[in-house]
Amino acid sequence: MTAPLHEVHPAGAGRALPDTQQGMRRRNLARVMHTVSADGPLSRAAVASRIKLTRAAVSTLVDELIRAGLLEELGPERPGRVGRPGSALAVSAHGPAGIGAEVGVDHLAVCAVDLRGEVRARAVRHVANRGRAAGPVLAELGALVDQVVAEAGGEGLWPAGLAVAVPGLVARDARTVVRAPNLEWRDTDVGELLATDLPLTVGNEANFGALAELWLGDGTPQDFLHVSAEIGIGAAVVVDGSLLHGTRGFAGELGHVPVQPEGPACACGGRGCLEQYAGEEAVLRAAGLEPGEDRVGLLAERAAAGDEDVRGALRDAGTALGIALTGAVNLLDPRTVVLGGALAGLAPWLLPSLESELDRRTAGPACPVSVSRLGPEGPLLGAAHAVVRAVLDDPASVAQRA
Amino acid sequence: MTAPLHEVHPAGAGRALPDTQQGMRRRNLARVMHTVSADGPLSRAAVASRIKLTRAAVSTLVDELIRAGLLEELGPERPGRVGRPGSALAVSAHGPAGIGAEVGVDHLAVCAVDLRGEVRARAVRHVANRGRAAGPVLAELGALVDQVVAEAGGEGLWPAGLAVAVPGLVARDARTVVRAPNLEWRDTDVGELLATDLPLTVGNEANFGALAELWLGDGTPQDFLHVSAEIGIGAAVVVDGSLLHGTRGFAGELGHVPVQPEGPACACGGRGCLEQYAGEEAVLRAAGLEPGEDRVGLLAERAAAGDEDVRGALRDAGTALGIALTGAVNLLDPRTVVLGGALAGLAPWLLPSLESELDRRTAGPACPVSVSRLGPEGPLLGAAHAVVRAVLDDPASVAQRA
DNA sequence: CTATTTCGTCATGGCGGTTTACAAATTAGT
DNA sequence: ACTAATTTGTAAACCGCCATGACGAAATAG
Repeated sequence: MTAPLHEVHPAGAGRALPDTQQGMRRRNLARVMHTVSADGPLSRAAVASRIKLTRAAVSTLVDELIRAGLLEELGPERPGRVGRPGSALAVSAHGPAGIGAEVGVDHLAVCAVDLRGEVRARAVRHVANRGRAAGPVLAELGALVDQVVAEAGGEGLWPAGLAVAVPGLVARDARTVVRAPNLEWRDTDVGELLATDLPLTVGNEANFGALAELWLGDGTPQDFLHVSAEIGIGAAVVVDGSLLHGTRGFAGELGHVPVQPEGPACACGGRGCLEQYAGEEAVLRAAGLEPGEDRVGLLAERAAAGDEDVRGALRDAGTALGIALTGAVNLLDPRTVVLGGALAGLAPWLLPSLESELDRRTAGPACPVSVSRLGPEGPLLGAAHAVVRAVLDDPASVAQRA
Repeated sequence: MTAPLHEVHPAGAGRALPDTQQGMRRRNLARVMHTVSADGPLSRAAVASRIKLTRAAVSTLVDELIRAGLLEELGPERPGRVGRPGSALAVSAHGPAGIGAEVGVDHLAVCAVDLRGEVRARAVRHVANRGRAAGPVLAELGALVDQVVAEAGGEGLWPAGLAVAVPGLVARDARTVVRAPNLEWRDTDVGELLATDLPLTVGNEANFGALAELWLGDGTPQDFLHVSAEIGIGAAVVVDGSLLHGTRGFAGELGHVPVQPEGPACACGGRGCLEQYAGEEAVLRAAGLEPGEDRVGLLAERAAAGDEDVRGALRDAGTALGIALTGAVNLLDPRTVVLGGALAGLAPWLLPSLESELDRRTAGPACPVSVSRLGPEGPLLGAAHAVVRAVLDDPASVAQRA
């Protein structure tokens, strides 16, 4: 669990394990967990046929997982077909839980998700964190974590790990925040300040949002582009079910893709970056609004009310997004593009111009654009689920601590 | 070997194999092959320590590989250190060979590469293939393949597979060419027309070029962008040592990334695509040259001679490339960008403006741009090596046929 | 010339999945 | 009802694969 949780390939099932018999065993434990988790209650025989092992082998694997509290025997299946009915197995609802946490600009949130994916405990607190020192913020977050862990404990759950979503760039060690402009954090060691003995992973909010979309989205494919605008405009690239990080961990900087090569200067040093057209600041200016709290909500409100200035601003932002996404889609050929985060709420006014731009610039069938239904819940759920996936990916690692 | 050869992850070593003891064995055979192949002659003990198996286990693996003709015992190592000297093992130079083939607009080429990576036989024939029916072209290529296979056979090599590089879009089945504009092929089933009983893979020329860069390049990292201009402008995206294909296999269409959103109309339906500025046709027009044979050579010649029109055209093309690559680099955060194919020859006049554009638009240190030293040899070598990698990735699959 | 180090191999053992066999629990057919 | 067929789960024997430990072989160090 020292490796970044969200780097674990979902179907990978601990692919990093050594090619020894023990590694094989661990991978097969993971395969059983994944199968049961994905395809609902299943008999041992059903699992065996799916993962191409014998019933006998699966029996021993299942025994081990039940003893570890990761699987539960639900009792005999309702007999519908001929033959002896199997004994239904399900992922345990009273075993380990994934704790997800989120540090937002104006709130803190924590939740506990069991292995079945159900949210079993949660806590939210509205706090103005902008510019506040990291120490107190994380101390407060730690208290919330303790509270949620205690609440989950009341239901027989114990924490398998903690994943924290942060609106900023996170180093590859998944512990320190390199830069979080909206919080005004720089090189903050979250692991140190957040006094916890749980296995910890820190990740970018948008990335966790994309993972939530991947894992919880309705029919979300294994290859897509998840676009969100929390700090700047970020695109999480999901390839074959796993996040693309880039060499320095900076992949997905859609905000600085050139849209107009000689457009207005950008803080990044370039000119005409997407952020100059579709960034929050630019859109507010174009709409004639002042910066302030919850400006995204305000935009949505005004647009819904029919404010033509706002609608025009969002239309132009959609066009710019369409141009930048044309480039990205040409380069990556994803199955879909998903609008998440703040963009989800503004989608009704962004989509028309965005899609028409993408359409008109694409030769064949254009890449479909959809809107995340998770909305602002994405990052928090993604974080908690990242812990859950890590357990599914290597059940043996937590079995000892059960 | 039915799966596309170039999709095999180099470090993957048959990761798709089942998690059974046999699969484990096969993966470990692959690990031994990869280790010996990568790190020169090695003793059994050295291999064992690198792949974290015991000497005894490695001994049995090596025995099996030697019996299959995939490894060779070179005899005792020169004793320099204390202790009994090991017996040097090397990848066999008389076992299986990878056959690479290339269908160019004006030539056919075939080569045989042994497991050590040495080219052991080759044949080139200059033919005007543009507009010629696929049947005769592939019949001629088949004859060249037979010739090279025979020549390699004289040195004790036998063909493990055939990979064909084609200047066009290849379907995901790696057998049929969807569209090859310069050859005027459409939906051509290469496997059917190229009468061969060798395991066959067909792939895009630029992709094989990128793989050659990955495998043979001098210090090429595992994450890079390989830009080439054969048909249009393509960018092969290499992530973590493997090619990114995209859902439909169309990833890497750098040529249609928008550079000037309202620039000249492009055949793809968009406006101001990179190809309108840095495509062969556009550059020739800007340079005041007529289309014709070997226009790239002509451009290089004129530029070297100091022709200011040509130099200016290439400078502008470099600028456009820089803008498009800024977007790509922001999105993918690769370690480097490599210019290959035709672009390599023009690099001296493209690079300055390309790099300055990339530099000026990037906040931190810009992504370094290098030039492929393989040049036009890339695709052919990449194809042959793809077969070799497939053998290294699953030695057991060819061991039976030895 | 002996002690030490390292290499390759052999015999033994443990571990993990397979094979085979069998009892249990259901449906289908008479 | 009662039997035949089917499917499930488990136990025992087996096989394959790697680890362990011991050994002889071949070099260096003193």
